[in-house]
Amino acid sequence: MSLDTRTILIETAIDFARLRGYTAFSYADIAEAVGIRKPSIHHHFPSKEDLGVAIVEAYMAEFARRLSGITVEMTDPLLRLEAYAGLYREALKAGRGCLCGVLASEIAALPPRVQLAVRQFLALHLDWLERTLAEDGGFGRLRHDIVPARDAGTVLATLQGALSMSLALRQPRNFEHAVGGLLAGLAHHSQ
Amino acid sequence: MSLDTRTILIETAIDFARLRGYTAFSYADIAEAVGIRKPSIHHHFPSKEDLGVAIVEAYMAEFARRLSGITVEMTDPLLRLEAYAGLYREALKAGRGCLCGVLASEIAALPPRVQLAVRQFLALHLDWLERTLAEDGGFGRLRHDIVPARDAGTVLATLQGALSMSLALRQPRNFEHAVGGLLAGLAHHSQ
DNA sequence: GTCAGACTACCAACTAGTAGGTAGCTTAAT
DNA sequence: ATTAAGCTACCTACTAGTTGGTAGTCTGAC
Repeated sequence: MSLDTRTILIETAIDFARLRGYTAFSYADIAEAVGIRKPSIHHHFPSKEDLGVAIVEAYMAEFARRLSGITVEMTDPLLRLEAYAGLYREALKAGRGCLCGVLASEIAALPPRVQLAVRQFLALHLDWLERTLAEDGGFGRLRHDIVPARDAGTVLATLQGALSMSLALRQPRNFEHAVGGLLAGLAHHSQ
Repeated sequence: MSLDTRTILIETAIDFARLRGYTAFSYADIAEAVGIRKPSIHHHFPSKEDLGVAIVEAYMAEFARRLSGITVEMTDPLLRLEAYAGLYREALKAGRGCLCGVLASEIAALPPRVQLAVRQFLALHLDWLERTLAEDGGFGRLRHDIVPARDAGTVLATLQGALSMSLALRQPRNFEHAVGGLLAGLAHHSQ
């Protein structure tokens, strides 16, 4: 059963990290929230760096699962992008940032292996977005002058930024504005 | 002359905060970097919250000065936006984040007065952007269907996100991609 | 009887912050 | 001109609390 404890620890740590960042959460925080003693966490994650890597990998795996789900469930690239934006909207409603967005902001303060995991996570986003932007087979839903490798970066940047800004300003409307503008800019007949 | 020390402390703290965030820098870090003893910092800034507020306000004042400069020096709204993006590019080249972007990511972990200062900083950005997007008097350089209040959020989100992502991924090219896409989307005849 | 998973009881290092003191400069009163 | 009070700016030495992390023990399931 203690695989459960491990999972609960990861989920709790993810929640703290999305709210406060890596540096600002402690083993003591998690111990209290989970209802376990602090040293018991070290049994599952010897060092905080281990925990950090574990939460990024777990969050990334879940994210990859959902991205695949989007790809399978819909074929219209614009709908896919809207679904992608929906993942961020979900975070916004929960009052949490995107884990990799939050950690990216403090990348220089992260232990090396956590840094690496964050970069892989971001690369996963860019990869999926690039493929999604490139696959407009027959739909003609996206602007014709789209450059997938270029515009994937714009989509990621806008959504990460919009989530972060909206959370900080406590103005969900801001997020919708940014997303609306972004998708309108990518769609055909946007003008 | 010890106003100098105060200034040096603020500049050093800003640098640390832009690199690591608020939680991850300490009085000890600054003391060592400046060449002063830790308690002496408390002489200038009794609490870390005081220091936090001071660095945000100082950074915000400098930013406001530069935004005014842009408004005075050029009238073409597209050039103004390019100059605005240039401020972020400058940060990217220095390997530093935007102070308010970094702090926004850990907003929940910040002391109340620092939170407030960060929100004011972000509001300053949005305000300037909104006015810039609204003033297309006679130029016709921007798309006609621009909604300043909406698109200001998109510009802020994209640039903050692009800076953060590019720094984390160590790929300056990513920033240029995002900025290029953003400006192309705002300009008239973008299609 | 082994071993995973939890515990109690620690630890060194670091956190922001305090107490109390000193050197040097400025100001004002005599 | 001298003196004294008060200021700024820094110092050493310390505190209480927190950080991540360790050692060794108990317990219950296989």
